[in-house]
Amino acid sequence: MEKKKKIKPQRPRGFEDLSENSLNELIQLRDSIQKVYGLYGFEPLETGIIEYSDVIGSFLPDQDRPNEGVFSFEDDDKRWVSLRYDLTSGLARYVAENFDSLPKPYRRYQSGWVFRNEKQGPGRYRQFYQIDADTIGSDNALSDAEMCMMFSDAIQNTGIEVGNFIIRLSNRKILDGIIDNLNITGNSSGSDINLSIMRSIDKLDRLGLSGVEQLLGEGRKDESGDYTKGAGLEKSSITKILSFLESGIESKKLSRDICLKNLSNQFGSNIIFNKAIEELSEISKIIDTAGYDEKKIIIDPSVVRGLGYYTGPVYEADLTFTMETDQGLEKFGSIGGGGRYDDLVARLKGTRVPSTGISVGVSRLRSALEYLNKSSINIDPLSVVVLVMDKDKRSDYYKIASRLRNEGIRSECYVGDGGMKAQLKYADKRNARLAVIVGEDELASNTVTIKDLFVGIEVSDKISDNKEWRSGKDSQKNVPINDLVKTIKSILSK
RNA sequence: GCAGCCAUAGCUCAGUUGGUUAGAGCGCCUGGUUGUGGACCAGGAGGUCCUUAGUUCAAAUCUAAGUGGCUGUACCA
Repeated sequence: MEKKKKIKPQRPRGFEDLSENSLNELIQLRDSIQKVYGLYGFEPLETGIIEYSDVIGSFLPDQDRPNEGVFSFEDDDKRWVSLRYDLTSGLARYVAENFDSLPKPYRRYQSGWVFRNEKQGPGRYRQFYQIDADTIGSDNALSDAEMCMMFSDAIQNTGIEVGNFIIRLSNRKILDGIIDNLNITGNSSGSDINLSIMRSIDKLDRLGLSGVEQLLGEGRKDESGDYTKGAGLEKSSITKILSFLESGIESKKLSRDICLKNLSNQFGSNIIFNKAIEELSEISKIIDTAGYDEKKIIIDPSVVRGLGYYTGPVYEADLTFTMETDQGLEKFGSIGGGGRYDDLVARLKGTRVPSTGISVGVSRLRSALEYLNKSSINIDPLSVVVLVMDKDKRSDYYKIASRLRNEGIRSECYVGDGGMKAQLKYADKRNARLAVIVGEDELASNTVTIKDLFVGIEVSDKISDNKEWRSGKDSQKNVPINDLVKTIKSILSK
């Protein structure tokens, strides 16, 4: 035979195949979160996975093409379209387009795949699943407070217990105020400096205080010897920011009230800063009244979060327990977050539409639940495979399976062409509990044989002698055909 | 993007200072059993040693470039 060159079956890097178990886990996790959002009165929404690049803001006007981090192509009308990089961009488009007919505030939840053309890593893919909830068109603290509390409820509903997670609440204006107070003068424009300060601070978790100190100053060399240029701040400014971060670390043990008072005493001379404290106090008051204490929601001023469009309160949800890995104990870290974005819809609508929302990344949450052994799947495993013993009687075997299905038992009739051995092997691989065998013997005596494949697995460990193995014919029962359903039900209920 | 490490069977890996026909375990297939998966026994299939170029009498082994992977770091609207 001619040797043909095979095409190597290879999935694009950064993309993931989900098979039975992980897909069921994903669906269940999504449902448990969305159930909470629905309970709060949020309504579901689906938007397409492709949007016009300029509409969702991935188009670079000065370069005549979309941002490189976004998967994009030119449509046949020469207009650029992109795979969505988050769910918020489509929401903003939807709201701006249907503004007049929507209830205000408009509260919706949405889940789906989003795409980013970036480097992949372990647990970090170029296609990943997000679950969002947003409130569009509300300016007041209740909508922010609601996000935090709903977030907490949703995480709890996935099976993660209080104490194993924490919602950290802060406000972008805190840092804006502090940086404003530093009176930074330098070569770069103010917003550039702000950005690199924020980015440095965002890395506190990973690099620690000393790492942040280096990034705020000259720069930092990493393990591989690569060098990151710093923000180039003066020493006095760095000291102030570091002392602020230290107070943030301490604040994790404090009540929200005391934390806000401390912050106010330490830095409270700036208008922007005071506005931040005011907003947080109001949110905290609502959360207090609703009965969510510091075991669920704390104030942590070091939360910076999504450096882009956030304008006010920001939230981040962390898993607080550690996991044993090859590198020792490691934290699970952030599983989602969000915040207030008052300017996003305005870009498309013209008028200001204040909004706030949260987003949960599912893959980390999934591995966390797996680690906690909470990922039990509520979907029934396959129960029965009806073997095809006589190929001319396929329709009769199919009828048996269909009878069992009518009783609510997950059952299938073998649809392949293999012999009995192959069929049992198939049933085994499918993790089926039972095989139903109706061959010549059974037909003659008007019976069925029901084989419990799980019992066979248990028994197999103890047998090493071939004769015993064959003589055993273990784990199967021969019952009258009329008792088929009854017998199967009683085995499955054990 | 930048930097470091790595690439041998489906998977995990071994492979001597460069030297015949490249190995192991697991998995897969077949038989032992015309009607029995999973234990056990026997046998079998499966490889462009990532790709290309170079050094050499000789390359899985040495060199260079490319590709892919891992780790760190940057970017992530």
